[in-house]
Amino acid sequence: MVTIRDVAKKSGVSVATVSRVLNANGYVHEDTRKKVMAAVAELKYSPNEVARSLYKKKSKLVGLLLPDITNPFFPQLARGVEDEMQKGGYRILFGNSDENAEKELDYLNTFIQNNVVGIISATNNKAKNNYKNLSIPVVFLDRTSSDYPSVYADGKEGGRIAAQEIVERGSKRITILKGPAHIQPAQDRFQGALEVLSQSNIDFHVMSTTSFAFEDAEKWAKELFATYPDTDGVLASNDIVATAVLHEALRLGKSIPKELQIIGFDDVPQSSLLFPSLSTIRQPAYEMGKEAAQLLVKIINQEKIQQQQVQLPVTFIDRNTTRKVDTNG
Amino acid sequence: MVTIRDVAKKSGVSVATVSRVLNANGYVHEDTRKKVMAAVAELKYSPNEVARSLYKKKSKLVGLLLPDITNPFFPQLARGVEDEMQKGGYRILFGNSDENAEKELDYLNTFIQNNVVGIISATNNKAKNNYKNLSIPVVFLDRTSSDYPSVYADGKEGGRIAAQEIVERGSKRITILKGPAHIQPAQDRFQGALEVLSQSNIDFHVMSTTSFAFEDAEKWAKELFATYPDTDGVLASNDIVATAVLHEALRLGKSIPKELQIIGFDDVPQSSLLFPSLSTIRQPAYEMGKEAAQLLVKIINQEKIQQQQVQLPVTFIDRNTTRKVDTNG
DNA sequence: CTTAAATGTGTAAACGGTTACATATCGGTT
DNA sequence: AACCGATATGTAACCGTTTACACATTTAAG
Repeated sequence: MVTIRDVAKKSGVSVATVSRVLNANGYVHEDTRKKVMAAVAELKYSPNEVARSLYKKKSKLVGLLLPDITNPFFPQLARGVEDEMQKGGYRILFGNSDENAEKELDYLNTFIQNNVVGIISATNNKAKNNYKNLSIPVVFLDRTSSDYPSVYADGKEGGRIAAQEIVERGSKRITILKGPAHIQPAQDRFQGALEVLSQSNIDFHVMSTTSFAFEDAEKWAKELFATYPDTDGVLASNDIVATAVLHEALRLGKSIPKELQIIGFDDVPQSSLLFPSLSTIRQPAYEMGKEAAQLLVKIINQEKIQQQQVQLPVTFIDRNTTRKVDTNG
Repeated sequence: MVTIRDVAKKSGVSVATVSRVLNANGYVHEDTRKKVMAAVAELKYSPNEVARSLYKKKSKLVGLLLPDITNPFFPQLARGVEDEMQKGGYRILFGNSDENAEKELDYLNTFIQNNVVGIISATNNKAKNNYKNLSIPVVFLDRTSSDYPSVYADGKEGGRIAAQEIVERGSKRITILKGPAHIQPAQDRFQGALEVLSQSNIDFHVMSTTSFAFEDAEKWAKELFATYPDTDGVLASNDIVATAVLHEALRLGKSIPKELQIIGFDDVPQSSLLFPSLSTIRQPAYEMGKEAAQLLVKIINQEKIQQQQVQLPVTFIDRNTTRKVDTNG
């Protein structure tokens, strides 16, 4: 391993001077700068970030904690974070929490131990006090929070839009699939839908679900049609659940969207590939990741931030599990 | 920040002794061990990995380089790697290369600068000499290599199986979609299929494609049916491309699998959710990730390894874009 | 021409751990 | 009682950087 000392020796200056040219810090004569750069090139020297990090008590690393990269909503988020962080020269220390408080804490610890400059967390459990005594900035992603910086989509509004659209398109007996109680965004969606539906004169049911795994979703889909066979509209808690409902409905020979309309949530990439393609409420996952990264970088750089909370808009994606709206009213 | 010195002071011993109890190293009296542990608990001390890493010239970090986490094949791989690494106490430094040699080199550099103990790379460009002078172990994932440890699925065999199955099920005019030339696994699949088809007396065409992006795939799908309208069997280079072909075929009103059979590659999670669900050659992505992680850990620990190359088997997943095989021969 | 400020460079002390080496005590064997 | 290995602990060097401080030289101002 070639160190700063080797460079110093080769260029005939002290390590301090080498350090100064590398960091464009303090005074250094142009001639010596050139000599040093030449030595750097010749020796293919690149500074040891670990040593740097130790002295400065700051690395160029940020921690990214996601519930599960295998859930198709998260790769987009992660990519947004990564692309943006890369620009600022930051690297990603990555972990999956499985929404498990212990795992989460474990990761948080190792993030700290590795001197990360900041953390982006998209986890949703109540173990908020895991974050209480952190000395470094955290931004929450896909998760509302009034006391921390956070970036999220307008879930409640999404729920409202979904309900409005499905009603407008003629569903009369709607079932809302309420997502897991501990996942805040799922609750927001539910509240939005509830708000609209309860103010209408439409019959509706609420079914609670406890995970976002496809295998579980298949069971609830079956249960849904067993319990409420005359449902003609489903507001699903996300696209995975919507997909399971779609499958079960097709299996039962229901005609979609004629007899049954379905609206998902997220607009995961595969939703447009389903048949019929899934109407859904789109969250701009990639942009959310980018926003979170930008916000964190600003905080790290101690820039003034106007808004600690960044709420991104949500849009209805009108595909083929909903009917075309009757423009004659 | 509480350091080892604080713990030493609180427990009335030297830092060396504290270090010894923390690492269960050398002799330490049971009574002092208890005193130290008490101080550790009271101060909530946890050692600074950066300092440790600097002295030992070894961190608990491994670098993971993927082409693009947004491609649905990779989250599974990543999760396999992460789960396995987590067990050994290793953390993941993560990057997307976009198959771009410059980005790849950039990440490799920062991995090194951060003292990672090993690297897992799933990239496919020819910039192999990026890895030539690395002083730390690398294992390649989803990529064959005779000179480096690597974990991959048997792509050639997969190509053979796909060709055999589609022929056995009665396709007579087959089009092979050959994946990007620089992606080795795609070429292996192609070679396997080619081998079987050229030994048969079946008509077939080969169409070259240059990426795995869905938007591009849609174009090739259109081109495919424009150029070879009487194709009755498609061997796609992966599930994304197969999905695009499936979509285009449905749009053209083709009956699947009656008029047209399609076989994909990878068995990405969404493939079972398509309609009709996609027959495909399954690569055990999660297991591949785990295997790669296990192999890397063994190399790090200097354990004897029997096989530098780990080839995992590939299986045909018989869904609904292929006909049922005629058991009467 | 004198002097202060600006420029240029080196020495050594941090950063927070680990460990080689030195030293001291303990327990068991002859 | 003398001796030796095992046990127990402390001191200080080291890992590769950055930077405070000291010092020397150049430049600009009066």
